Amino acid sequence: MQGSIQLLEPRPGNPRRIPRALAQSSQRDALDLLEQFGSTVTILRDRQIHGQGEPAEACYRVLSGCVRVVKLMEDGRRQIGEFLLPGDLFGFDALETHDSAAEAVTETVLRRYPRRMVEALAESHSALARRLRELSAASLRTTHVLLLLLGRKTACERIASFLLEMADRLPEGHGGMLGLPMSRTDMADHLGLTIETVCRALGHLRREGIILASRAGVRIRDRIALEQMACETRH
Amino acid sequence: MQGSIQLLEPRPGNPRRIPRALAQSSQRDALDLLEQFGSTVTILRDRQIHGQGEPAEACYRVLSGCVRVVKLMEDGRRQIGEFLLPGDLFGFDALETHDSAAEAVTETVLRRYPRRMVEALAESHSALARRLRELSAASLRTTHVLLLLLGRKTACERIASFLLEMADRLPEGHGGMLGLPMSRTDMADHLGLTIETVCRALGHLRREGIILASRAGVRIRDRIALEQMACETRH
DNA sequence: CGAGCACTTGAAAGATTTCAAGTCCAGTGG
DNA sequence: CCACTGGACTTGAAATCTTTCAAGTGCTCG
Repeated sequence: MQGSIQLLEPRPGNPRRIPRALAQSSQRDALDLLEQFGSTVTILRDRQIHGQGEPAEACYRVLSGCVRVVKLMEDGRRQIGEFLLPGDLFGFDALETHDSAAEAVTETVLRRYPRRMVEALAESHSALARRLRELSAASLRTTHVLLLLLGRKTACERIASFLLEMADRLPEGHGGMLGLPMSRTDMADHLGLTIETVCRALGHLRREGIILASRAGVRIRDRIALEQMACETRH
Repeated sequence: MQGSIQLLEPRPGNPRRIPRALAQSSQRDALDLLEQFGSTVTILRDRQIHGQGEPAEACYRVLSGCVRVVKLMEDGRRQIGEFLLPGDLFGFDALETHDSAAEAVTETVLRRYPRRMVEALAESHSALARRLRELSAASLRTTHVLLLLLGRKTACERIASFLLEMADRLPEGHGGMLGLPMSRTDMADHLGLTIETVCRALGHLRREGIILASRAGVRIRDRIALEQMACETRH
């Protein structure tokens, strides 16, 4: 319970940061063990990485681009469980099958690790096994935050929360501009809204002077106001 | 990847059953290792087991009763992440702190395991470590099902899904009667609805002849119709 | 320059919530 | 034993929020 745990702590200067599936490490990381078994693959925009219900054959680390984790209903309704950005890991907490599909939001480069190998290494390296449990726990934690958002927040609060999350996870461009890699439709399907409601909430925040939004991206002008709007839970 | 995994497979005759935090085992289970370090505690109705943000000092198995896992917002809005029933485990996927509170819905008897001990044993017993990862993965899976429910389902679909889940997890009384341990308010806070909407949806299903509902509990009269109503995802 | 797609915006419709009464028990006390 | 009280649950009506339906607008790519 030392060492890598601190990677899960909030970064200084990024107080809101939610522990992610996991970012890159500066120190020895049990996950480095996997590196030699990894292969690099590139996925074109909107292509599937793995399907819902498919046998889980690999785990991945995002090197560049953006991935969405998607659950589909028969009638086409869609829930995006999360967006994965460079440094994020996914597929490590699969059971025999993936319970959601994963698709490239933009052209994405992944490091791919055979699950069989991950399991085998975890069997003999307890540090890796622990690391994997930490990953799942962190993932569960962010999912619980999303539950609260979907179950109890208003459209505007959802958008505000989402923008703050992205501001923490995305590198900011010139002038604090955030280039959101996903479409409004993707945002809607992540936040449990329709695309029109996403636009209107964004429009509302823009008219309030809290953000600057254009197709190119979003710039947060008043972070305090955005945080109040987001109504984040204490702790 | 053998043995305990099959515990996570659907039970025959219970095709809808979602792999739970994990039910009791008939065969050797790595979790048995913990048993000697467990202590039994009783929690009165509505008493807290642990608070949101508290250091995670123990993990638990529900022996009897019902527990709710709760996240609170400053203004009192509440999201119940899940209900835990006899056989279910919780707290095993905590990081340093619990990200939600846990409270007894009814008087509940728990088996309590010091987390320090769990971690120590996992370090030396890879089977236990793997088992813990399976627990987290199963938990993540059920949470993703809830995300889809909260993000994309209508009130009636949510209630139908919830009743089917409870029918699978709760022992049925005489005549297939389900005694729901939680209040309408708890159901509402789990399903992202208000208490009135829960009542109305229940009333709707009753008028359709799909269920029989009273304060005492619910009886499913037309499971097929309820399943159609629930609109469960494929896979 | 034109087509197509993503995004925006408006207006009407619909679902859920809010506010306001009730109803129904279970437990209490007369 | 029975009326009474409080809490949980129901139900109705109005208010609200979000969605749906319908046009636009404005890039970006041929």
